Amino acid sequence: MADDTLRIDRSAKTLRTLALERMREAIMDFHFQPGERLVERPLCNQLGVSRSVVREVLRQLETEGLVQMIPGHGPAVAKPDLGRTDEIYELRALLEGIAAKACAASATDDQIALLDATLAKLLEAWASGVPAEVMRATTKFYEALFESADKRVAWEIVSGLNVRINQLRSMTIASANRREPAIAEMHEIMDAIRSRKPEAAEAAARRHVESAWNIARTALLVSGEGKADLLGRDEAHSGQSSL
Amino acid sequence: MADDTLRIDRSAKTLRTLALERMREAIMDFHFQPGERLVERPLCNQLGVSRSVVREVLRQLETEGLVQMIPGHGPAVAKPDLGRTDEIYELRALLEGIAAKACAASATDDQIALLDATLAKLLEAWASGVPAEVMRATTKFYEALFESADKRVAWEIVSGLNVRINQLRSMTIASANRREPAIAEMHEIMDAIRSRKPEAAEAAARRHVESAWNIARTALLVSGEGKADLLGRDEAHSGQSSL
DNA sequence: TGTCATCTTATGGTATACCATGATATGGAG
DNA sequence: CTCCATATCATGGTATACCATAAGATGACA
Repeated sequence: MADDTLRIDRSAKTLRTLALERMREAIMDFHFQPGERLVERPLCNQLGVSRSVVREVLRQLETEGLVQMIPGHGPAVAKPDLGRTDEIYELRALLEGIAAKACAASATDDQIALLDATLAKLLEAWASGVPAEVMRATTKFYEALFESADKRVAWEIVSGLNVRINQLRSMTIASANRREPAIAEMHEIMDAIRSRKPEAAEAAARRHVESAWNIARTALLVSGEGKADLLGRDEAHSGQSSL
Repeated sequence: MADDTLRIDRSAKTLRTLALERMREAIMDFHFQPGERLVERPLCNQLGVSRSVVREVLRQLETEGLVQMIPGHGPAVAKPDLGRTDEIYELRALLEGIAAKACAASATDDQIALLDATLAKLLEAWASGVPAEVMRATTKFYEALFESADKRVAWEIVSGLNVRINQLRSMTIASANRREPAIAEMHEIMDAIRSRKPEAAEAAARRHVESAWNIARTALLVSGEGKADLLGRDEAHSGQSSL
């Protein structure tokens, strides 16, 4: 009976889902600049879908925090939450801390092996030097960490926080001399988990977030003094930004 | 036919916003049962708005976690996250703890006065004995607490968690003998904040969540053994559920 | 020439109509 | 009574049409 060979792909993604993923990715990869207007009708053309679909997608991205509705002007790519970065990093430290702790306390050997594998991929990504790859691999690693810790809700929250500081994260990853310390910090976390030391794992995870936080802070200072960019420019925006 | 009980008057904000708020409230107040199907076109009639509006509202409620899309069946009121309640209460304890701590450490006298006022309202609500009132007043109190602690993001997260255990919360509030302990716990939190003892405030806040958690756990056990309700029944659902 | 009123246009918001598909219910044939 | 064909319904997806408003362009008058 169980012959799946000709079973139809039941998970047929709806057009809206595809459009949603595409848009989310486009925003997170900065194909749209923060602050850039997202005019509905042009978006229909760019995505090749109808306005209804675009509008529903925009509503979802809005509640996800990736898109802001400017009253009287419609949707725009959300600008980063500069006033809340401290709190966001604090929460990340807290949550990633408890995940690492729980993981060290209760992960199975299989789960630890999986974590090792994703960590290896993360190292490869660092070696490649492509920031977007590093970010993706980092996300994968943490996803596995939270999964092993059985903290799915916490993972959803952390993911939500990360979209709000997406720019900061990519800046910290691209920052000079971040590579060696980051790798060392990740190894500390894994070592503590492997040797089943919950407290040490929690501390290591918090340290990792805190060091990223420090980088982000100095990055903010620099861009704050210098060109005062980051807040999204109002000048000529990239317009059609082909998807 | 025309069930005008939740028809909205289009005057101030956008129609979609009004419909969203109305629906959110209706779900949280159990005018729709968990698991109940939310068929689009009937909803249009009940709300008195077009399908576009309903669909966009449903998308938003979906990403907020109040509505689940059942593949091939469309939207339904989300059932509570019974498998995740432990994690949710754990996170609430963590977050309300840090808010209370920060509040005790840095709240101004004005803010403390405001907290006292909301606490007084909460006591009134308990005196009234109306669970929905108690819930509302509790929410107000915590909102003020997080605001005074300058933890807006954390508050958003806690609010999000609360919608996922909305039923549990109303059960714990309605539970017998909850009133006196709850009031005592809240006073402990406020006393610690007033006397500027961050650690004590954090501990008190955590204790409060944990005792609610215990009530919720026993409530779950009872309903689990007993009628096995709570998960939302598939039998005759209330249909038009006059709002 | 400068200011103000008006017109136009772009945009968002809302309402419907339509189609294809998949799920469910119904009712008749065997 | 069972099983299958059909009808019905709900949904996802699309396309339009209409209206209100805000921004920008135009033009008249002081």
